[in-house]
Order: sequence, then C-alpha cells, then structure tokens
Amino acid sequence: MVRNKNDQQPEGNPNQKGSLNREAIAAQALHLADTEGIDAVSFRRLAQEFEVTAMAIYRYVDNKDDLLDAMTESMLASFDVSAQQETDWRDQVRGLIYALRQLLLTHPSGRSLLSRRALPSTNRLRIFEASLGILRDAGFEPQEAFLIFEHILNQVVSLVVTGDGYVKGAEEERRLWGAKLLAFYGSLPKQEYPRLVETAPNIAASVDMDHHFKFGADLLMAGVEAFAASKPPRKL
Amino acid sequence: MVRNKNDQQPEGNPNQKGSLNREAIAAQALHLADTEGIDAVSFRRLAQEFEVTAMAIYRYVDNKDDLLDAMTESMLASFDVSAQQETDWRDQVRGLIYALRQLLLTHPSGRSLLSRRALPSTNRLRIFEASLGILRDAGFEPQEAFLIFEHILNQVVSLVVTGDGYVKGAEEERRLWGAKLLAFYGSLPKQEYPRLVETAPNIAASVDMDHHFKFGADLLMAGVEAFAASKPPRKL
DNA sequence: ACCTGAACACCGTTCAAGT
DNA sequence: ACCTGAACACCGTTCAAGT
Repeated sequence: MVRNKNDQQPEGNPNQKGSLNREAIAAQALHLADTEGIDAVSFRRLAQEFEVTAMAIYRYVDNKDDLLDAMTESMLASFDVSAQQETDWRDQVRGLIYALRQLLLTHPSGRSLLSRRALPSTNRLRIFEASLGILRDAGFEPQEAFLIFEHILNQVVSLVVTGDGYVKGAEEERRLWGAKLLAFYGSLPKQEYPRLVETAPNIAASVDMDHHFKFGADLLMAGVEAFAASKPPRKL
Repeated sequence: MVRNKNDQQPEGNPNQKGSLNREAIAAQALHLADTEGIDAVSFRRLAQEFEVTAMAIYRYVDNKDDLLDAMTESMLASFDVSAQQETDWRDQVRGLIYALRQLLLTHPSGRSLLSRRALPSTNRLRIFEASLGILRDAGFEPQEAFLIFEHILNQVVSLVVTGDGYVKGAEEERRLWGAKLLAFYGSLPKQEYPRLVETAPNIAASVDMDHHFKFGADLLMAGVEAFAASKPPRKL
C-alpha cells in the first residue's frame, strides 16, 4: 500500500484522479446521487468526474443496473447493526428502525436504491439476515418475520421523507415544498374538502420533522407488537 | 356529439386517429406504462402512437411532469370509494385497502405514479378526502388520520408487488423472478445466512400470491386497530 | 389554433481501434 | 490490460416556421 488515501482530493470529492476502480466509482456515484439526485448519475457525468471517457467505466461496471447495485452496496457498508445486542426484541427492532432512518438521512438516494428489484449483495444480505434473526428469535415464523421486515423497511423509507427526488442539504427546498403544501391544501374549498383543509398543517409538516417520524415509528411498533400479542404465546 | 367513440380503433388501442386531446393522451400513456413499463412512456413514442409529431403533444401537456400528473388522474378515475358506505370503520378501512389493491393490479404503473412528489388533482383529492373522512369519523385526530392513511398507502403498494418495473400480464416474468429468488436465497451458505436460507421459500412466494397480501393486510389492520385501542376511548 | 422541422443538450450501449 | 472515438438509437425541450 504505497498510495495514501488522502493525497490531493479536490474539495472533498472521494475520487483520486488516475485510480479508477469499482469502489471509487460506486462511492462517487453515490455521492452524486445524494447531492444532485439519482438522475444526475450517468456514465458520461461520472466519467467527467474522473477525467476519463464514459467507456472507461465499463471496465469496472457491467451496465447501469450493475452501477446501481454497486452504489447500494457502498451505501449499506455504513449500516449500523449494533441494535442486535439489545436484550429485548422490541429494543432490537426499534434500533433497526432508527439505524435505517439514520442511513436514509445520510443518503437521500437510499429510497431509490432500496426499492429496486435486484438480487442483494453482501452488505444487504448481512442486514437482511440480522433483521430476520431478531424477528425469528422474538418468536415469529419465517414468513411472518420476512413480511414484518418488509413492512418495516417500506414504512421507515416513507416516513423519512415523503416523495422522491430530495437531495442532501436541500433544507431550503423542503421548507419551500412544505409551504407549498400548506398553501395548496389550506386553500381548497372547505365544503368539498373539509378534512383536507383541516389536515393541511399536518400534511405540510410531514415534509420533515422528527416528531412526525417518532409518531410513525410508534404506529409501526404498535402494529408489530399487536401482531406478536395475537399469536400463541411463545416468548414475547 | 357526432363522432362515435368506437370508430376504427386498431387492435383495441384507446386512441382515435385525429382526435388529439389531454384525456386521450393520458389514457394512451397510462396504457403504455401498464403494458410496457413507465420508461416506455416518452413524447416521441406517444406521438408515434397517435401518428403525429412529438411536439404536437405539447399543445395539451406542459411537460413530462404534467404528463405523469394526467396519467395519475386517468388511473384514479376508476378508483372505487364505495367502501365509505360500510358501517364499521374497520370495514371501511379494509374496503379502501382492497380497492387500492385492485387499482394496483389493474395498473402496475401505479406504484411509480403514486410515489411521485406532486400536488394532487381532483381524483386524487377525492380519494384522499374520503379516506381522511373515514379515519376522522373513526375517532382519529387529523395528524393521526393523515399518518395512518400514508401508512396504508405505502404498505398496500409494497404488498401488491415487491419491486418496481413489473408490467401488465407479465405472469411469466414474475414466475421466473420468483424462481430466481428461491434459487438465490436457497443456495446461500447455511452457516453464514441461516435465516435467509430458511426463509427462501417465503421470499420467493412474495412475488405474487393472494395469501401474501391477505397476511400483510391483516398485519396492517392489526397495527391500526392497536393504535386505536391505545387511545382514550371515544368511539372505536 | 394546431401541427411540423430542425436543433440542442443530453442518455445507455456497442464496436473497432489504439497503447 | 486499460482506455479512447465514433456511432447508434434513444431522451426532454425550445424555437421559428408553416397552414
């Protein structure tokens, strides 16, 4: 290992000129997706970032699908599964939920990446296995455990931010969208849409808000626990 | 009304040559998305379908975003809100869940269309209002009602089919994907991924299966009811 | 009012060629 | 082994022009 990881990176970009490889490409693509949106990720744009031709990237990545796979792996490398070490399964599940939330806050492109139909690679398998383990040890059958895991994944993703296309650090954009939602729902005709007018502030607040997430996580846990309670008592 | 709706439609396409308008464009685009995938929807392709230039479509549709809005409206026109007429709120919510499922089975592109960040048009407002009404009348506060509605929407969408990119009538494709999932998860190293190997059949079965949906819908309802029960008793 | 043609700035991907 | 250049078949969108 002669090369130092930190030699001349222009303004914090994770690319080192001249060192083209799969990991670096995936990391750069992920960074691009998180800061400029998933649509900004293209072979031509990526090539430009590495000061190379678009075709050069095909040496390390089969096609666009494979690139998205690599990005997903790169993202999930930082996923924290330490929640496994809790003693109560409820705390383990809660830990998973909040770890996933943290991941999605750090990587807004996570929503797009995680909802692709693709065979998982090692990092994703690791998380999947750990999650199923927690739920199986809690007393759920395999099918139940799988379904509950899916349930949680989808719900957390939708709770962290409603709608696609958000980008890292776009606080201003979110605020504006929230204001737009409030104005829109708040000014609907009250006779035709009484419930929507009434709920306008809550809809607008859903744009971000920690309270919104906590509320949703509680609802989610209530469902899982209720399901557990409705089963013949084994452990719970 | 001189023109008959049914004069010479080539092989069941909902376009009548020479009658370009917003509704017809939206319907055709939706049909295209449902049968060939959302990516098949382009101005050039759509224009070809109507035997016209791509630019002609811009007379009726502002841009691609507006086109997707119009498609969403076209899709939601067929949404059945008759579940409102049930007497028990649990049946009302169940009715909504199954109506949404029916919509998504008919329109596989629904997943993509419904998860866009956009201001809703009349059909979507109608459904939103009706759903909030059901939940408010059941005794939930505005914020709770909104969150539960979101919860249900996301969960049903993810239950009808896991992963994006499916298309109408692609039963064969789904079957193949299920087989691929089974082979993949079933042949993972047992020592490293015991839970995944064990759960492989359930993961594969999630590709479709009515049982899978019923199971998920029950879990969903269990959560909503548990949340209702945890509140100070007003109606429930 | 409604449609066309040409153009601009993009895509993913293939293939033959360079070093 | 690794990268380039040119090409193909696509995109959304703008603008000036036709009838």
